[in-house]
Amino acid sequence: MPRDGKVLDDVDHRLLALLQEDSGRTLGALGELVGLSASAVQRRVERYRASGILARYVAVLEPRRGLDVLLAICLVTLERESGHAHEEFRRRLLAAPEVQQLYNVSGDSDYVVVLATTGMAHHREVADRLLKDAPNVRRYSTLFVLDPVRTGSALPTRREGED
Amino acid sequence: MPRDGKVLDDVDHRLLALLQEDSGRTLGALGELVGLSASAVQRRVERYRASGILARYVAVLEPRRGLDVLLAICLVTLERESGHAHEEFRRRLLAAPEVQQLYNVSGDSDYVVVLATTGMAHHREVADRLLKDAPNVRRYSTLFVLDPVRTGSALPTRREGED
DNA sequence: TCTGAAAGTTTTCATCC
DNA sequence: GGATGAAAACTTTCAGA
Repeated sequence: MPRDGKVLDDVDHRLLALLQEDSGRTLGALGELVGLSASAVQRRVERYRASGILARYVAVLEPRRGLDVLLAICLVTLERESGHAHEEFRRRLLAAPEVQQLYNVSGDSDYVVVLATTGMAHHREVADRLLKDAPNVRRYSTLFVLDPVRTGSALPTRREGED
Repeated sequence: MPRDGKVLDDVDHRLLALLQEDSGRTLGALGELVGLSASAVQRRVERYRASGILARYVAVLEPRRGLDVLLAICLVTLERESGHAHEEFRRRLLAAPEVQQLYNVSGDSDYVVVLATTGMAHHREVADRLLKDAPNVRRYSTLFVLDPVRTGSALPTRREGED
């Protein structure tokens, strides 16, 4: 029995997938897609927000359309000695808007950082400040993105084909 | 001189940043934040959509709230011989909803793949199918995400502090 | 060409069954 | 879960700078 009270049913999974794909649809349009009235959809969406699984809505920009965007993925290993290395590192990177994504990972590296900048000059400035000329960073390597084949932050709410 | 005709001014940059941060605000609220009327904001937003830099709006789910989500970052190197290796690889990975992000990168690896699954069983099934028991993949390594410190897909429209 | 405001339309919200 | 009316938001139009 789930401690949150309610479980997500098939319609919930479909609604959450639709909302993650395009939140511009009206409640009525969503209702038609899942076979419910607009009122029923509204109630469910409100439940997602109240329970916290739906955090917010955001606009997605198209990198290829006119915007100069350089994406880079950095694998970072911190110093092992310093006790507050992780804390300092996270605080510093979270303060930079160019840090699009930041993951603490298992394995040889401690963090994977995705940097989104407006070009190589911008990238170097940010990378130097955050990683090269920075405390607590033992080493890092950079993979430049040649083609962002797919981007996004959609999460699965269930295993594919499961109900 | 920009070939698209129009350049983004300071207000455009601020609006795009606000929309990427939270698109749930009303046109009037956005207007107050940038010092314009709702009509003026609406016109600008419509322009972003028409020009294609604003692709769509999406819902962002909160991984920590009740949802079982396992994120993993895979670094993939393809076989060099096969001529259509990249093509086949991209097509196969793009067909999987668990492939949250897919980047063609420079360096030792050819691709960085972010897999979002509902747990280790799900992850293994997907990773085995897409990478292990798959053609054209020479080798790959997996970094499991211990903590998604920051996620998102916000892009900079200008260098910080620039106008 | 861009702005702000008003009118008209659609969507959302709250309460009903 | 569905339906209804009220409130709010969005869209369009218009006149001024």
